[in-house]
Amino acid sequence: MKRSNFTTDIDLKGASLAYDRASPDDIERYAKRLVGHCTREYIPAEKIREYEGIKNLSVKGILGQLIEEFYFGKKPNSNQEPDFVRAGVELKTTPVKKLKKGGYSSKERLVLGIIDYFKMAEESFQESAFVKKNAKLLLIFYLHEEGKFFLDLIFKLAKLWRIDDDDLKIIMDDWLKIQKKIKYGLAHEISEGDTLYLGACTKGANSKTLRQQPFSQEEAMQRALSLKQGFMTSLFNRFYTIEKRKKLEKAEKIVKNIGEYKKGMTFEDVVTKRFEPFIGKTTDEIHKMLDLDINKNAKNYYADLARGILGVRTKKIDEFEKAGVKMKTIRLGKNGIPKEHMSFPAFKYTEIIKEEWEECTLREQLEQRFFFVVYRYNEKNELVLDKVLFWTIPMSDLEGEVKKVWDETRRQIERGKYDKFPRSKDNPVSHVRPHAQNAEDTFETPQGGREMKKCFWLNREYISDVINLE
DNA sequence: GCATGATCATGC
DNA sequence: GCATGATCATGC
Repeated sequence: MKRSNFTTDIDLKGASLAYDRASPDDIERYAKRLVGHCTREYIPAEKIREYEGIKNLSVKGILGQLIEEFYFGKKPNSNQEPDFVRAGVELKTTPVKKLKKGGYSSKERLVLGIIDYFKMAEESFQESAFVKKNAKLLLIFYLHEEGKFFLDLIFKLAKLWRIDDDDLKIIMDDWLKIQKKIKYGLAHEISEGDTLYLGACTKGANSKTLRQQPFSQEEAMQRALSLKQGFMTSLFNRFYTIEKRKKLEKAEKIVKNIGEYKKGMTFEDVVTKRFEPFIGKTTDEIHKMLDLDINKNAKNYYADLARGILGVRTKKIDEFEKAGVKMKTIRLGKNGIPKEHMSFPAFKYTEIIKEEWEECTLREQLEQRFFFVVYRYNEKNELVLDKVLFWTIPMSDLEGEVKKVWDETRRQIERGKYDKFPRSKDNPVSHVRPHAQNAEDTFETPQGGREMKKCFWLNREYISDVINLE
């Protein structure tokens, strides 16, 4: 704690930044002085006492308001204008966390404003409320540390961000895709997984707040436009590594220049098109056509092959990382049904019982967009590239069958019945099965024992329907 | 042949 | 050493 550095002095704000005259660069330069410091250093003592007196304080949003008011010296507004009206800069304070394996990731998505379904249906992208407010974002990242009082969290990076050309293309297509659903009267079917960088996340006191929409009687969940967590991670790491002159972890782009977008094509169209020449070819033929130097016996051979087709040599794919798109390779048997169910990361028994469905881990994992690369065994028992598709789980399946499985799993954990989880026959969409190194690979239970690691799986019959109906 | 239980392989 | 994606093994 840097109590010696206390500055509740007013001259910090008044003298340093006349925000009504400041340029975007002035504001950024001023913001950078926060790095290495914490909020406590800039706010009045009575404020500190006030917050320290509140138990179970909900921190969300407060940090940003305090910085805006006491560091930048302006009252927060939540109107249509950017925070710094003249400079057109919107201020955003957002957490990153340290990863166990080293490096940082964004702790959450960045929420940019509630969607007004009526207005958004009528706007053009260029003239939209979204662009007007968020064209220039001053991003202030702080390091989230478990258990630390929020006024003591340290600022790691301040950066003025304007949407880059190639990111802009995808963000604009995302925006248009969301708008299209509103125009078709489908606001209630919008899912965060529909889009790549810009997501429409649920937003409300209990995530169940409903709103009217213009072209349907059906009420839709209140949603906000947000930059996805993976995108925020990518932004932070890009800027942070530049400032620290560290090596950036490699993630190559699929679309190397913006000119690759022919008329009317989206990112997903470009990706799909890359696969077209290889559909119907055997894995051996594809391997030869591309002259790839990859190991045929490795378990990730088919994923390597797909990356080869995409023209990416790195393990990570830039656009997919930022969009949170999960690439999955699927092998179909001759009957058209996947040979295997699809696994997800193991869950912790002690944590899943504390979660709320609206923001649980499973939901987050399933709301991502998926990119399926489908191979199929032909009559000669050769594996042939069959098709590729992007997919997001329908809201109805997520809120229906998947939620049932999740609820039932939690119920059995609470009862201590670790052999009574939903089986693949019990539910058409999902089930629970082991996912461990071996029998000794366990997680602790709320009852104090240990049980083999398990995870949620999507049933192969369900995946089969998805693939064959698209 | 399939459901379920169990484990492998890779990369960080 | 572990998280994660993917696959194997067994018994009905």
